[in-house]
Amino acid sequence: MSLKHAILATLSRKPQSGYEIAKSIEGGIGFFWKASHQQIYKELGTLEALGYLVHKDVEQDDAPAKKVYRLAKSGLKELSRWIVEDTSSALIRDPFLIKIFVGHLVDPKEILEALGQYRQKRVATLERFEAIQRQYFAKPKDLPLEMKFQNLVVKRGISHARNWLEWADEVEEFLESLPTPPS
Amino acid sequence: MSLKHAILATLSRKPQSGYEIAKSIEGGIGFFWKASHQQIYKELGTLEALGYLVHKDVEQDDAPAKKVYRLAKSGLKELSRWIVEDTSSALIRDPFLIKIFVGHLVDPKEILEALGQYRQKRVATLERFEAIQRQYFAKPKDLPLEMKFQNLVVKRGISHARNWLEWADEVEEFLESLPTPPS
DNA sequence: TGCAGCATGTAAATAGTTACATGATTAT
DNA sequence: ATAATCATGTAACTATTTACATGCTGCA
Repeated sequence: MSLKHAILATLSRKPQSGYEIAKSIEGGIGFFWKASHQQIYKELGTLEALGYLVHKDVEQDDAPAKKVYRLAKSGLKELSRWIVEDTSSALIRDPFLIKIFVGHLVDPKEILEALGQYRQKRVATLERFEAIQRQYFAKPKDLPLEMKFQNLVVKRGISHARNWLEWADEVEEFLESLPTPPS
Repeated sequence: MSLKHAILATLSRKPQSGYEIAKSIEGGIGFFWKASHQQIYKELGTLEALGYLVHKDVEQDDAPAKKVYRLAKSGLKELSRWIVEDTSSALIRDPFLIKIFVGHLVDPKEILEALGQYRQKRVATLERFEAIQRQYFAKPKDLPLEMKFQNLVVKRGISHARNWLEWADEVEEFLESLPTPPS
């Protein structure tokens, strides 16, 4: 399980509250790791009990108090250990591909509509990543090492999204070439 | 949850036993939907209880008896209904990207090695898909409709794998350009 | 006043993994 | 003999999702 390590990795950049971790996962690295706030709060408790994290209560004027977690030494050690250990396979679960797999069972028009909706989400994701790249990674050669690594992740997100959209174009073309009634 | 529908989709092609479903998922559509045999056996029970499947005991001379499941009418109906309903997002969980995200924490050599191992798996997957395409989808225009849809899925697998490998080349180049000691 | 965003959680249910268990047949 | 492949499962545990619950601040 790597939610632990996703959280440790996020906190290795800067101390954050559970809420902030949830947001930064959702808005950034979320394309390759998803987690709900409930899951994150629970995991933060576990990680603190293991001694990987410590938290501090922070009062705020304009918002409710929050618990800001930071990486303890043993947390950084655990993260480094995990990075070099054998990597388990990526998990992909894409229901849309199951639909395409048996697409002949329904009217092509219906799949075209499903594709359209799905595509919109992907386009939005792509645009978010491109905006991040423009904003933070415009001059890749001048970046500090840490950000060069982060840039590789953003690039993966962009490339993946574009690659998917190209495939979607092909699917769309194919669906449009089919006669309307289902087989 | 779409394991249900992944199984219904697999069985819509031809009746199969749990063991065969597990194998065909592993060797084919497994890149976008993973499931263990334990999970499949349990789910087959559930789906039969729901009336979506029926099974027949089949004796064999050269192997133990098996339970061959086929799609009932209501199962096909459920599958068709699901295809046209709103599609939930793809789930990607890629621990390797977390590692790259915080790659500056360790010696580049170590990540290079992890990348090498990971790449091998992806290359193997790509080759398996390419073999499938050569064998079954060599002449896409002559294929029956059903197989044209399946071909789109195989193409997605190939494209995804190639796209990942291109990115891996870039990562490798970057890692090799770094001085050996960690920052 | 009502809604959106900030902030943290518990509880219940479902999904998925890992470990264990059994037994047949075929090839080395 | 013994390992590999075929074949089906149970049990325990872990991970994840969904529903519920609370309360604060700032803005329209």
